Amino acid sequence: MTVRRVSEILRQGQPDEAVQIQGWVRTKRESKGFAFVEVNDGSSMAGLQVVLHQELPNYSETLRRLSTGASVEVSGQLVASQGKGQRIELKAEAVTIFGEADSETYPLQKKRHSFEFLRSQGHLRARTNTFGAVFRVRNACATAIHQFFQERGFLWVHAPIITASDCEGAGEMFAVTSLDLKRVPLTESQAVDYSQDFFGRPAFLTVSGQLEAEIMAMAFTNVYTFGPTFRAENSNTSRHLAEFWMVEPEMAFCDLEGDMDLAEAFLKYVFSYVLTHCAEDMEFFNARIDDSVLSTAQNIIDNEFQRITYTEAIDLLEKADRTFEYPVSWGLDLQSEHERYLAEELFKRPTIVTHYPTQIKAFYMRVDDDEKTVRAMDVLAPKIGEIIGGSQREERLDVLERRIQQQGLDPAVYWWYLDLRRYGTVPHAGFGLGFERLVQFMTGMGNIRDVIPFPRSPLSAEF
RNA sequence: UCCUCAGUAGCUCAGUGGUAGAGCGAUCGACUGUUAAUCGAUUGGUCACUGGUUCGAAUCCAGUCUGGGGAGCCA
Repeated sequence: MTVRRVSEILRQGQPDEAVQIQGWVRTKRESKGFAFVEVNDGSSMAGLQVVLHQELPNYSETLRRLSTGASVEVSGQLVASQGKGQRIELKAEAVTIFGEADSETYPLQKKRHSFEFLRSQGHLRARTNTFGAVFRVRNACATAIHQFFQERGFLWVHAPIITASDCEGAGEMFAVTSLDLKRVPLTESQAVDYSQDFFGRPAFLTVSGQLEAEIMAMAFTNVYTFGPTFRAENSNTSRHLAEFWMVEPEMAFCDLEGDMDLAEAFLKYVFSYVLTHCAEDMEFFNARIDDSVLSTAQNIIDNEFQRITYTEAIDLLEKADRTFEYPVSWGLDLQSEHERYLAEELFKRPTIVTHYPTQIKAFYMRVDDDEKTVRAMDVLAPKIGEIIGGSQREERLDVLERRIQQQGLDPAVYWWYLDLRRYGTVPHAGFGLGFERLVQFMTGMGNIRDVIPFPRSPLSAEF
């Protein structure tokens, strides 16, 4: 007999069908002469209710071993459920226990656990309702992202994980080395002699695949990266990870408007996909985690994003009928409280802020004609803050060289990046999206460590 | 890195100087349809660590470690 997935049986199973399932016991409820065991195989939020009657061979022995967490294979016949709460259930005829889970020591109990505790049980937390839903939604988000770009003819680019250039200076990088840290070779001037290291030069884990994506966009027109990135910042917040996944589309022959249009269409697509493919999980988040999750998702799908310039944002913040902890003034970057005020309180929907002051943005952003601002855009999401950051890129060689020098960077390091402007340059634009922040936004989960299977953060790399 | 709160039973917490507590879980028992099952009983402790104050410290003080929330940095 073929083993069937629980989700499929719950959807399509009919009474009198003989079926076999495999999974893990979530709960067991015993009565005199029979017992109910809920078996979950991760395919859906709901498990299949298995009914064991005392006529079953080794009934009491089997029942004793079937505690929460045990792995099991059950075959039997589907029957219409007499009880409320499920359409069908499985009347067990044969039960095989692969592995018991000692109920005295199994960490997951038949009760709610705090997310803090479950983080310490990273090897088991995927077996809980919440994390099951999170990782199914995460998977659906990833699928939707690929589908969105593939439908539009974007090429998926595999950006390197190891890089030799600190390209955009986006924070601290993790060093990659094969040198013996106990006996690091030194040059005559007592600096580390990287010529003896694996790559013959300093190497790091990537902080962004954007510059590599630009290379590929200059050949394939529309591309995107989707992969892990790393930041060695000592950030201890609910929105930062040392290892996280990033999505970075890059489009040749595209300006800031086209970039914004893509970002908006992208978010609408992903939210719509997840609502239809993970309806049960999304209902769960709405009921148990954040009761605004469904309405927020619908809001994003149905309404146009608010678009304002940085200058307009400053004006609105100065007029705001409330006081901010940090000053609001043209030329200063927006603080978290400012971003949240705009997206959460004022507009109550995703808000795109554009044309930031030149001096607070990266060197590769296209300088506007008045030189005061650049063609940058941030998509601010309620509760999460900046979820997307993007820009039209500077395609003019002379301007780019000047900007690199102004920011105290060495143009020689960027020789290949400058070559792209030297040979066949085109206006182009792209953005970066923090994948975990998208999943956070989607699910309402408060801490980013709870939307990635194995979170990496300062002092934390267990599992 | 800064601010702030916390660390007591397997989990969630109460306990503000004088014999260590509750709920849940787990275990055992009862129950012929449960679904956070219900009812009864039982079980459960290096009070984060180190040092100090005191006749006496979970409680007061100092330091350290770990975690939560917020901020900065950013995605």
